[in-house]
Amino acid sequence: MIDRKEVAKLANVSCMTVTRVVSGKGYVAEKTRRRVQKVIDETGYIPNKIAANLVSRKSNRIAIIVPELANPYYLQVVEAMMAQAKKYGYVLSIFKAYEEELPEVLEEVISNRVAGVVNYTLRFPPRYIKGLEEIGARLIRAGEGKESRKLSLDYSGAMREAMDFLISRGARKMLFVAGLTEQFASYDSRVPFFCEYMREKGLRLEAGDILYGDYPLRDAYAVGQSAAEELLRQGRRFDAVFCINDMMALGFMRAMKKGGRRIPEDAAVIGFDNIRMSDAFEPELATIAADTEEEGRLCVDFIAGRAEQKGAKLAAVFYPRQSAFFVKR
Amino acid sequence: MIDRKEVAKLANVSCMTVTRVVSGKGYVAEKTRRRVQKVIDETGYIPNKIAANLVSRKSNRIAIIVPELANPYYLQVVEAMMAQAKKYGYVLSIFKAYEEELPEVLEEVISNRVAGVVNYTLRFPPRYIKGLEEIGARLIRAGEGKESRKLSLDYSGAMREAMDFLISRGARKMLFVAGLTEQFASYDSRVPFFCEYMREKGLRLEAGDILYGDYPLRDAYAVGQSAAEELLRQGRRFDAVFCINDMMALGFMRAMKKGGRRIPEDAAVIGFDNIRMSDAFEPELATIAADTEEEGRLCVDFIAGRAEQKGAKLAAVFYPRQSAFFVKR
DNA sequence: CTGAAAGCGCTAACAC
DNA sequence: GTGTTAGCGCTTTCAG
Repeated sequence: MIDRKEVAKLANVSCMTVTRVVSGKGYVAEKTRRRVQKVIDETGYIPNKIAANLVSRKSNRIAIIVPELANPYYLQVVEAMMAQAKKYGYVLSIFKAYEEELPEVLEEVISNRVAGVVNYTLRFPPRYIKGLEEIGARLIRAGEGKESRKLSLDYSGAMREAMDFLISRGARKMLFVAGLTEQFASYDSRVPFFCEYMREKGLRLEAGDILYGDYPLRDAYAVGQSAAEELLRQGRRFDAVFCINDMMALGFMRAMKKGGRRIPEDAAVIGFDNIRMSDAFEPELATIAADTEEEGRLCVDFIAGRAEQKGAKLAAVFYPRQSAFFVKR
Repeated sequence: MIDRKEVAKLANVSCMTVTRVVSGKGYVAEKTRRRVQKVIDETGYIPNKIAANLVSRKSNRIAIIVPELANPYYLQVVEAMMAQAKKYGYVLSIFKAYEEELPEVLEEVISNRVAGVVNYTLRFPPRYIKGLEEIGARLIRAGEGKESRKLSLDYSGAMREAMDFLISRGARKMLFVAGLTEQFASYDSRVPFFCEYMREKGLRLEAGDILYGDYPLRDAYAVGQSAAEELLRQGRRFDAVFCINDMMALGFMRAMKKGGRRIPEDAAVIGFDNIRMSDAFEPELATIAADTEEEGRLCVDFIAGRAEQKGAKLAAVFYPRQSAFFVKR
């Protein structure tokens, strides 16, 4: 593979001039520039970014870490980030990590001097946060406290809207299929808000109204099915169910229908994420979500240093589709 | 960030010894090894892989290039590859490229000295194939001819099975919604096989029985819907439809149902890819696909040099679900 | 078993 | 405008 030195020789200039032409930075006489560019084009020279990264002590990589890949929501996030990443010349690497996999993934990420990390899985152990800070990586949702406030998702408005809507249609007994382990759930504002709302309306919240599960160890669709099956087995009565993500909601609906229940006549189902195919199902799935495009854009802008350090707030929106139209008998 | 030299100093050894401990290669006295390891653990030293890659002239990255991201099929592929990649310590970078985006993506990939490239989009221009070969990258489906034979998917058996099945249920008029541009379609064996089979059975193939479209410029779901709407508008009669991927088939089914047609009673629909949620729809979507796990495994094994150079053949399988059960009136 | 020397291909900082 | 000099942090090679 031809390198800078050879290009320089062929163009009768020094390495530095080639560098200037390639990077577009610094002064180069127009005719020199053209001569060098010609050699570059003719030889098909492609700069070695590994060397460039070594010197500049950073790379153009953004790591995105997710707990599972079966969920199309993450694809949407990746797509949105990629669109924005292209503008800054960033490249995306995807990692799947949950629990014990996290350390090795973080070591990999640090040892590659990524420019930023967007985290959708568990919070990082402090030592890795420190390592990431040392390499100058920008972190999104990496740790507790300050860090996690960067780009926070506000579900309260949309959840209130959805719950008001359900109540207005006569729903009283509402459940929340968290589906995930308590450890994971503890990083989330949705279950707490749900409880708070129920209390506020004077609606009783009983043991078992919040259903935990082993997502993301098992995939969301399966976890949703299991939750519904369990409820059917117990013969529990309820008017509406929130599921922590759309895939879980879809699994839940499927099991309910297999069990002879009608959605939304017997119970409303509402998911989170607004995955693109939500409206391809029967009934169309009602959901709550922030705009993925916006989220991706904000993430990348923040990593590129083009957003305020403070951390933007993204408000989720309620999409009232068929599955939410509970009918009080 | 602490580097190898410092670790060496703290452990009273040379850089080289630290390298040996880190890499696990070469002889190191057990007590030296332990002493060095202790320093590594205490300092939290994380090697700089960028420097390592520069010297060794390669990286542990695999690039996967797809035409679009809205399709969950690619997520499945990524997931399967990632599972296998982990074993060899590879990291996956995802790129979306179609037409004019391809050159810049390939330059990026080459300049980062990737270990391998798995291609799901258009074939690469020869100059980039050359560049990739120069950096020693292993290519899967990168170019025409030899290269594309590495890991080829054989659809003929499954397609024959599916078409035999449809004919046995009385289907005569079958269409193929290729949905993509002719350029893209020309890399594919499915439309040719479809035509060949029809000819073989003496079934007439008319102009317009193969429906082209602008996928992947528009997403598959939308393209599938458009195709169905167009057919409804034309009032065309048909017994069965193949769609080039499941998302397209889902869009097609949705538009058909909106137009008052019943699937599979009025027409069978069969997709390709076997995306995980195929069975969550109504009717459950019949499909043709190879095992994604297997495909991912083969790709990574090949890049790691653990597979025969020849290129494995993967045979697709027919999954006869509800949407295929056409009923002859 | 361990270390010293010589770069990998590029860029930063300064001279000319 | 252009060139020279030093490395970036690591591995390779060869000498002890």
